[in-house]
Amino acid sequence: MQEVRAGKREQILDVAGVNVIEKGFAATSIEEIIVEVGITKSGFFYHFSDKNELAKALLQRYIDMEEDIFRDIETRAYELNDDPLHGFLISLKLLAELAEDLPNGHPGCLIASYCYQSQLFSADIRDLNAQALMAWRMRFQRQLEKIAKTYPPRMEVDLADVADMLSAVADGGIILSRVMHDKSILPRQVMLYREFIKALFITH
Amino acid sequence: MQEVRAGKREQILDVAGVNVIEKGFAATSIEEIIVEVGITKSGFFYHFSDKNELAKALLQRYIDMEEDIFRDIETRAYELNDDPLHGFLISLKLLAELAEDLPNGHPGCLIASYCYQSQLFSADIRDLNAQALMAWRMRFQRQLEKIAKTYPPRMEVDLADVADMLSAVADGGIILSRVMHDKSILPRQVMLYREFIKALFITH
DNA sequence: TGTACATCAGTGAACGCGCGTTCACTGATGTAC
DNA sequence: TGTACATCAGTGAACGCGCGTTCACTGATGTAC
Repeated sequence: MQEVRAGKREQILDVAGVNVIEKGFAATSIEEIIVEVGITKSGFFYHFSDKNELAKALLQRYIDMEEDIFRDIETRAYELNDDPLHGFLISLKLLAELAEDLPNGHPGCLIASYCYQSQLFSADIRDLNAQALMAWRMRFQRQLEKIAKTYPPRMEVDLADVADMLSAVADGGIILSRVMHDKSILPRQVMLYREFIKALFITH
Repeated sequence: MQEVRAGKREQILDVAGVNVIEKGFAATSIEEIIVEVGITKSGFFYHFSDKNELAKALLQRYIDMEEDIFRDIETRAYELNDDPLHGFLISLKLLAELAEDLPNGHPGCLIASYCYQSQLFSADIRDLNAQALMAWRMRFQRQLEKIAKTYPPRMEVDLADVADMLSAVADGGIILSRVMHDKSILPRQVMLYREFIKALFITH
């Protein structure tokens, strides 16, 4: 029963990813990863020079995956409606649906996980983490500013803050979902943020 | 230079608290705690039967402290204005100011930290965590329902979700502040949530 | 087409260190009579 | 007031286990000529 589907390196990242989200990085031992992957310890060190390299590769892959998801959602949303506001509202609906469809709720955000273990990691990993959040802010802020040109905001707010709020509500929503064992919380929080966006830009 | 200010048990919790928020529970060794406190390892085990007991005591103390803070803020706010809406808005302002005044930003939320290391802890600790979040939901929801009696909501939202959103924005805001090294993010997020509450209940 | 060498993807055994935990013991203070 | 005992808040030494890391080695596949 050989695993042919993916290279061992990718399998290591898969197994490590699940375990890091569940127990944290320090408590995820190389030993248990290699047992699950079906490889020896030396095999692990062939792929990663040390444990810190695993942490970095794990985070980089996570950031790339999230980037793909957001780009995909954005593309699909603006295909459905090219008005900046309604495109963004569709994005949020798609995001909420995505969060809902995940079998047992969103597994977790690696950035949040690393945040509470940051002193374990080298400076370049912490930088990577900060850059990822900055990229999300830019992505959302760009869309919000396009909206604001057509729909003047009905409250005095900083659009960078409004952009950050989506990251905050998502990260916070994941935590609430996980801790309270209720996978519906995350999508509901995203939809509530959507209500806020509507209230911010739409006259009624 | 004897530390007389607090009992050794309390000192252990202080030191452990800081380290757990920075590095996570698994990576916080008993060894480094006792060195900082100035005690032997056996001294540690006099106060806590094992490391899991430390985790539990740490979380219980954190929950009690947060409870004190919220009760204090609520009391002060409704003394200033006994209207439910304006009392709540003052609460949020006080909360934002509190977050702002912390020297290097809010150190972190232990509930969020434990969330991403939950498989390390016994079931009773995970329950404690879930109960704490449920208590916050109840606290905020109670206030929101009182507001809704006088100020009918201007959007169709579930007030439990609106209550949860404060926890989510706070936990998410702490993460953003920590990762991006910008302590102003958390208070700004709280103030943005406050704008949402105004938009939800006030006619303009 | 055959041979020589290089690279890839690992194996197997050993290492030293630090971790959480245990256990017998101790000096200072508190309490009963 | 003196004595006996109990409790409190630890000490000191030892334990075994599992961790991350190293190093010499290997069989299979790829490439040059």
